[in-house]
Amino acid sequence: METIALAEVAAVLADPSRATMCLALLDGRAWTVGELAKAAGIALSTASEHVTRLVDAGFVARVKQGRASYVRIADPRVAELIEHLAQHAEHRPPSGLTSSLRVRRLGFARTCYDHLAGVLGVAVRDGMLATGLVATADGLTLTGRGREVLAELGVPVAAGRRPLLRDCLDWTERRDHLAGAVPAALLDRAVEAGWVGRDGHRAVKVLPAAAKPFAALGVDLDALSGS
DNA sequence: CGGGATTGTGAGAGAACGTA
DNA sequence: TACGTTCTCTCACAATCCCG
Repeated sequence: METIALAEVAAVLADPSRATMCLALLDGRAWTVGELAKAAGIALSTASEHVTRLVDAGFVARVKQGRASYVRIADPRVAELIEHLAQHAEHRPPSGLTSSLRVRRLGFARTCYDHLAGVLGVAVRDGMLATGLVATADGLTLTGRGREVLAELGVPVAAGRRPLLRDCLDWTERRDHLAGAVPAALLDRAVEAGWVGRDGHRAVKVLPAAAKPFAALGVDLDALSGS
């Protein structure tokens, strides 16, 4: 029975158009069906069918807003699943200069669904641990000092159903970066404040304004980009 | 009324299966 | 093994729906 279920789940992602859509959605944003159609290079009606299939399989959720219909990853675990599958696919060496540059950019800083990943993501985890903003004694927890620093940076720490912090294995660094509500809020704040910029895909560009706030998190951006 | 999204339908391609 | 048939899936066009 399990093999049938596995085959069904795999079949949903086995189509190139649906896989392209899922990868696009990994940037954490909500996309319209039209945008997804353009990204996958297929007709709108075909994209709508694919979205229906992804919704039925529980991969994505459709959110109606007025006459527009937005599509987003249904839950962070789905994003992780797709991320891990992408990790497996990207183990193959990139061909061509453009793709190798893209892989290098993704390796330095990118989004993993709704939080930072890559060298930068791992450095944030290391920095927050080294400066005592995060503790590991009782699982991953935010310390009092951590809450203070995040408040100073304007990063909201809201308790909800989602854990504040948890580890997420980074596919380029083979080490953990931070996932959860706090890293998601941190990425939102970083984009909003102009610390980082997004290139429309998953790669994240570190901007000059990032030096100070990231230093407060224990990350030396100069040392990071120089290494 | 215009624009974006969905649904129904049929064509085409490829996989799976049965048979000689 | 080769061939023919059947089935499934993807795709796009056209009609329709829905909302601002």
